[in-house]
Amino acid sequence: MSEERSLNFLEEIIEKDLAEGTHDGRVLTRFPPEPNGYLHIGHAKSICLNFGLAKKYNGKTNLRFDDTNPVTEDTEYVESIKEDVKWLGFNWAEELYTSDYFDKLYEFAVTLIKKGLAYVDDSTSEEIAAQKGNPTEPGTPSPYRSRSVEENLRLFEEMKEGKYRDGEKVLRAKIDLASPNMHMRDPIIYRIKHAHHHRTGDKWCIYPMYDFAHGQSDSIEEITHSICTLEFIPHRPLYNWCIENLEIFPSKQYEFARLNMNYTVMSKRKLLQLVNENYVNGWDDARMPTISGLRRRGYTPASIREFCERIGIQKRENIIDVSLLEFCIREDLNKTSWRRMAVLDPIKMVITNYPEGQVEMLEGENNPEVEGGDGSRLLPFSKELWIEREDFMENPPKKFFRLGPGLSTRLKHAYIVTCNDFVKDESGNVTEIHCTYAPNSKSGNDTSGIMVKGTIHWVSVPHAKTAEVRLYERLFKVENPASEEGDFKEYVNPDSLQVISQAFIEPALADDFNPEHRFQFIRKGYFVMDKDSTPEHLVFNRTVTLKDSWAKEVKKG
RNA sequence: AGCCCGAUAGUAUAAUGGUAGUACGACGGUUUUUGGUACCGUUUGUCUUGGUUCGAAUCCAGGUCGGGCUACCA
Repeated sequence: MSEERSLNFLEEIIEKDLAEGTHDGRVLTRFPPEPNGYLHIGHAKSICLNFGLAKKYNGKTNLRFDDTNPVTEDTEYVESIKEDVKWLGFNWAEELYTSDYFDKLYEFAVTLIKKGLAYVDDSTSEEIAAQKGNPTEPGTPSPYRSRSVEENLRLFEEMKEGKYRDGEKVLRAKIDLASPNMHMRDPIIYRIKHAHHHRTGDKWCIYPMYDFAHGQSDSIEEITHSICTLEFIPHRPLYNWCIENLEIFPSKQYEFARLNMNYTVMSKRKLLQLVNENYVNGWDDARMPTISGLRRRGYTPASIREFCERIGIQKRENIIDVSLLEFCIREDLNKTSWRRMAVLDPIKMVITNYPEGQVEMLEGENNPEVEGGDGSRLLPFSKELWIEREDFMENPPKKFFRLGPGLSTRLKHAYIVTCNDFVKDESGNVTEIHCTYAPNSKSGNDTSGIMVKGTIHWVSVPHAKTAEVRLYERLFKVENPASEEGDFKEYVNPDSLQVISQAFIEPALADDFNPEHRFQFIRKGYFVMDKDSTPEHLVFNRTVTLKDSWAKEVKKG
C-alpha cells in the first residue's frame, strides 16, 4: 500500500464524513451479492473496494446475500461466494441475508400503506407497464391507485396469506407518475411468488423487490456507505425516498464504474450460457473470468488484489486491458514460485561424448529471485535428454542463440553442448539431435572459457516423469465480444485450450504432490498443479506465459 | 425522445485554479547460466466552441461523442 497514492472519490467522501463526525466516525460497508451465480473478477473489484475501504478506515464489512428472488437463487451459490471471498483474503463482520429481514420489510410496507404511500394494484404486468408512460410522457394512474388505507391493508395481508395467485396483485409505492425518473413512477415493491426460498422455505409467498429491500437492509444494518455500480444511479432517489418515508437509519448509496476487461465477458447471464452450452467445463474452468476460474488457472489472491488496486475506482466506463492482470500475476509469481524444468514438445538429444550409463545429480536453485535461491533441488543428468523441439533449428537465423548445426548453447544448471549432427526420418522430420558436451563447463564450476548467449531447459530421458499439461489462451478472439454483431459465443476462441497429454517433467516436480502449487516452468511460463491431478497422473495448467521477446523478434521477421 | 452519468496517451489512472505525471502496453538499449527478472531510455494525451480569470484538464454555458434508465431481475 503506497501512502502517497491520491484518494479516490469514495475515500474523499469517507474522509469528509470522518472529519465532520458523521456516524461518529464509524465506517460500515457491505458486499451484497445475489446468490444466483459465481463471483467474477468484476465482483473482486467490488469486494476489494468494500472490504478495503472498511479496513483502511478501521471499519467493518458485512457479507449480505441479496436473496429476494427465490426462483433464481440457490445455496450452491451461497457456498461458492463465501469460499471465493475468503480465498481472496477477506473476512466479513457478519454473514447476513436480506431474507433475514422479511418480517421487518413486511412491516415497512405496512407502514407505507398506513401513510397512504403504497397501494395494492390488481393490474396485470402489461397494464402496469402501460401505466408507466414513457420518458417523454407522464404515466397514468392505475384504477386501483386510490384504494383506502384499510382496503390496502386487508389486501396486502391477504397477499401474504396466499389468497392470490402469482401476478394477481402487487404492492406499489405511491410516488410520482410524472417523474422524469421512471423508477419513481409508482414502482412495484412487493410481488407474489409461490416459490420455495432457499432459506425461508415456504414461509412467504410474497417477496420484496430489490428497491424495497436493499436500502432498508442497509439501514437495518446501519451501513454507512452503500457502494454499488453505476446502473443503480437512477435508483438512488427511490433508495432515499424509502429511507426518508420510513424514517429509518440514513444509509447513503454511492456508485462506481463496474470493471470490464477485454477478451472476455463479464455478465453472469453470459457466463452462465458458456457453462450451460459447454463452451467451457464449468464455472471454474480455467478460462473463465470467475474467481474460481482464475484460482484454477493459477492466479493468486494477492495478484488479484494488486490488480484491483491498480485499476483504480472511478465513475467513467472503462475496459481494462487483460495484460494488466497478466502483469500482476507474473509480478507475484516471479518472486514466489519455484523454478522447475518441463519439456512440452520433446525431441531427443544425445550427448555423444558423455559416458554411457553415467548419471550426475546437479543442483538447481528453487528461485533466483530469492536471497539464497530459496533452497534447491537435485536434477539427474545423463547421456540422453529431452529438449524442446523449438530449441533446435536446421537452418537457424543469425540471432538464434539455441541449437543448430555447429551451434553451442548452455543446458540450464548443467553443461555447454555443441550440436554436431541430427537425424531425420523418411518424411524429413528431425528425430534426434547429436551433441558433444564440454566437461569443464559445468554450471557454477565453468573453466571452459566458452561464451554462449543461449540457455535451454531439458529433462533426462531415463529419469523423466510425465504429466498432462493444459495450455490456455484467451477465451475470445475479439476484444469486446459483447459488442460484436450476432451472438457473442460466435467469437469464442477455438484454440483457447490445448491439451498436451504427455509432457516430460523433472522428477522433483513429481516428488511433491500438492494440487494448487504454483511453479515456473523455466522459459515456458507459470503453471499450477490442477485439482484433477492424482499422484499417478499429474495435471498442470498454464497460468500465463513468460514475456517472450524472441517470439516478437520472429513475428517481425 | 425525456431524464441521469461520464469524457486526460493504445488501455487505465493522477494533477482538487499555478510545470499535464504514473502504471500497463508498444518500441529501443544495458545486465543476465531463463530471449525471464532487474535497470535505463523513447513514443503518444486534456472531445469541441465560447466565456470567467494574470493563469483553466480543473469553474460556467452551448455542442459532440459514449453509457444508463422506460423488468412482478438484482
